Amino acid sequence: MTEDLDHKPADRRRLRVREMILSAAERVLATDGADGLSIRGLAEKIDYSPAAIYKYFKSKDEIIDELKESFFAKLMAQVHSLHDETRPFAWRMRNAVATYVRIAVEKPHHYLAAFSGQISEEGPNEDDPEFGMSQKGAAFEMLKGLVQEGIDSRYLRGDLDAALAAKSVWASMHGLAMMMAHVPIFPALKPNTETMPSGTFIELHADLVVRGLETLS
Amino acid sequence: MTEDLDHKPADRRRLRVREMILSAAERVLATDGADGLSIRGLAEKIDYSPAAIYKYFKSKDEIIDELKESFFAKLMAQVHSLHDETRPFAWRMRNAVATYVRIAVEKPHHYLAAFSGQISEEGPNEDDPEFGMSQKGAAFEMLKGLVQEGIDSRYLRGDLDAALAAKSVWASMHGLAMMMAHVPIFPALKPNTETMPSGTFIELHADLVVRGLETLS
DNA sequence: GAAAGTGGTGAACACTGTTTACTTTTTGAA
DNA sequence: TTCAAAAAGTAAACAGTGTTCACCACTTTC
Repeated sequence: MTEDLDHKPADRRRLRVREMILSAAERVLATDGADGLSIRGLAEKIDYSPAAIYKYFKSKDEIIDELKESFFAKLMAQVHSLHDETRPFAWRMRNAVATYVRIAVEKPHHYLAAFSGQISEEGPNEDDPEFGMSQKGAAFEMLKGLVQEGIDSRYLRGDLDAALAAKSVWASMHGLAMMMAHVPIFPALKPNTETMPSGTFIELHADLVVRGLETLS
Repeated sequence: MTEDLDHKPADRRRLRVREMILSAAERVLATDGADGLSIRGLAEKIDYSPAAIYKYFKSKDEIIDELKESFFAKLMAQVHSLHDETRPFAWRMRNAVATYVRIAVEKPHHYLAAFSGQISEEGPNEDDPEFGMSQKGAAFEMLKGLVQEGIDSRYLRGDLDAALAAKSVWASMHGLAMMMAHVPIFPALKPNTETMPSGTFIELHADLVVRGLETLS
């Protein structure tokens, strides 16, 4: 029942233009950020009229949402690909945290956009069904699993609730990623400027975060 | 030489209108966020023409900057006012973290705006002089002092660098504040809806953050 | 080949922040 | 008190923005 509807040439053309729009938007987002992304500018880059874009996307937000999700999917995939089962738990945990932050900081505009949505106004709705389906939801589940594993192996404190601890860890990772993106005293880790201090600082932070969960020895 | 230039009636009027603009902007920011704040809307609320605002502020950003700074000053003051010297260090540290997050979450739009500036593009400029003068800079210095005190009293690990550890702690606080503001699974702590879970979660997080810095017992 | 649907467009709508030219009011001094 | 200069306030315009609408052309479908 999984119909890949790119068989007929019309569909293939449509998909190609759609991808054209997205890749143009991707480039703008990477350099100028979400604020610098305009429908008119986008239209000019792909040599179409502004109105044409709306035949492929309902709104500008829908374009950005797609970029956000795909960025977060890649972020997740990279964190997961660097997951090395042969290493001890503490290393894997620190590595997951550090990798998350490092990738986020490598594409600050993407990461910023991924968390620059609407403020969560809705009441006290724990487990939002929409959240569960998103890439962010998947990332959280992965982190929760890692924490649970640490608890089970008695490396992490046994009285911790995996979900709550995972939220705390995620918050700490997220905070560093955001800070490094736009608070000046947090050294910016640029693609070419991988200076020691910023790299080691990420690892220091990861170490402190994990340390907070460890069993007292 | 400190001239309070509100002696002459002209200056007093000017200051009053300025305050009028700011307080109107403050109300909009609190409810609709920085994006909902428009010069035209502001002008209508104070019954002036849009252009009149520019006799008092160079730009919309200058208005928002003023609100951000004053919010951060209040946040700082509250954290500092709840500083109780008679309590043990661990409590003070946890309390500082939890208070910071709690106040940030009480005014999510303000907190969000305070960190929604430009991405820090400038090179590897450690200690930015402009940062030192800002409220954020002051907040960091205060936190650094607290950490240093913990190190000196041997409650925190002696091999920690106070500045780096303070950055790490700040990142963790910041992360939770941001998460609670706009990630749905993080329970929103509304003024009236001070449910147990969200309150205790902030404290759990604060505890984990401080725990990461403690000496191994 | 006719009908229906898709892709594309120019022009407009309703916004936004900001500037300019202009008028009115207030001020400070001769 | 008179008068010029400065300050306060404004309408209108400029240059943007996201988005929609009416219309045309082309492609698919029957």
